[in-house]
Amino acid sequence: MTVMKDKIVSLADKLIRIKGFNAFSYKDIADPLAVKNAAVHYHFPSKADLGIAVVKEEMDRFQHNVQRWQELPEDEQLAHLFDVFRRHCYAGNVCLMGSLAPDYETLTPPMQDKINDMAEAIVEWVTAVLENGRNNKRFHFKGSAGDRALLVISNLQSSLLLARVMGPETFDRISRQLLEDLRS
Amino acid sequence: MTVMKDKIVSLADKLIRIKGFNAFSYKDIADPLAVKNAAVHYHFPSKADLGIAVVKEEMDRFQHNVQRWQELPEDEQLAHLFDVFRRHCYAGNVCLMGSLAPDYETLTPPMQDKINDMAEAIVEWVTAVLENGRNNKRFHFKGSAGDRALLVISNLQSSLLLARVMGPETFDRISRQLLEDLRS
DNA sequence: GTCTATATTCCGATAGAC
DNA sequence: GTCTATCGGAATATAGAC
Repeated sequence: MTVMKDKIVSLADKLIRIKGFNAFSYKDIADPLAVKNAAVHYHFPSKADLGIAVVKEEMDRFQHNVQRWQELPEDEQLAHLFDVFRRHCYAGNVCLMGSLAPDYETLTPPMQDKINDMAEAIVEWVTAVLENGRNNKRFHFKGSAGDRALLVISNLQSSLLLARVMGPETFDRISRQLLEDLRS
Repeated sequence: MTVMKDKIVSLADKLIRIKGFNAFSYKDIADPLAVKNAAVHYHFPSKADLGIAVVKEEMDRFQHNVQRWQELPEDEQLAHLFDVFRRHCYAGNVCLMGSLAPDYETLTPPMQDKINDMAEAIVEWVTAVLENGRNNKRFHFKGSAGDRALLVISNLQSSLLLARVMGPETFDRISRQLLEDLRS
């Protein structure tokens, strides 16, 4: 991945989180990077190509993070994930899934597939962390780890959306209560 | 509200939930109603006017519903709200907040204000229902009713987003576990 | 209230020179 | 790899006839 390609993907990531996939344009990428839109098209011929690259980079980041965390106790692993979301919140971002899911029906099938992969990866990881954490008495919750993982993920996702409308303290209130629920 | 105005608002509501506010056009409204886009502009000069009308109608529907439910036990009131979301889920819709929150930064200030009002109304109602329901021993939960309301709302919202990507059974898994948590 | 017609702007995308 | 230039299309919005 060249430097310019990486800059484009990073900026596109930011734009998707701030304005949404259908609301940003090649011009929004080209202008800040001081190039013409044709240069962006050279690296990513279609907008869907760019969208897929953004999701792919997010998944790489995620896999890299969970690998770094894998020796920690499960509650600390989950706390690290919350912290990633908290930083997004205070940067004014929503999460990639929270931005792309509403636009899902307008996206190309290859991009939809990548989003499916991302959802599956996150659910799988949170499920395993909750399952192992319960076995280690670090988490306490009722029901299956899979269902609980869906609840946790949906709260993380929506807390960023609500925070955009109601202010960032909304995120803190939700995440604090959520972690407390799992602790006892 | 004339018949045509009402048809336009209903269709716009559906389009916002399916494609998102920035992805639908006046043509998407005009064609199915067999009129020209100028006719739509006559009723709603700008797209923001139309967006505000959609949010206003949703708030009216909500206020009308909660009024119908107000004599019921609190757990049944909340179950009715879940049912509204469940029907949206199986119609392929996301909720209005879930669609508009990611686009928030691209919207006009008057439309942002209306979305703020909608968020406040829902949070206020769910908070009161949870508070009263706990007093009546129909709900059991830790923490403040306000924080718990945020968790409930965020789960309802995100479960529709996740359902779009992962299938409608995702909604059922989340809502079932959520109601069970509140019951015991 | 709805129409035709059009103004204006912007978008994604491509061709071809450098 | 980036540029200039442009194509084709679609979007929001308005003017004026009916």
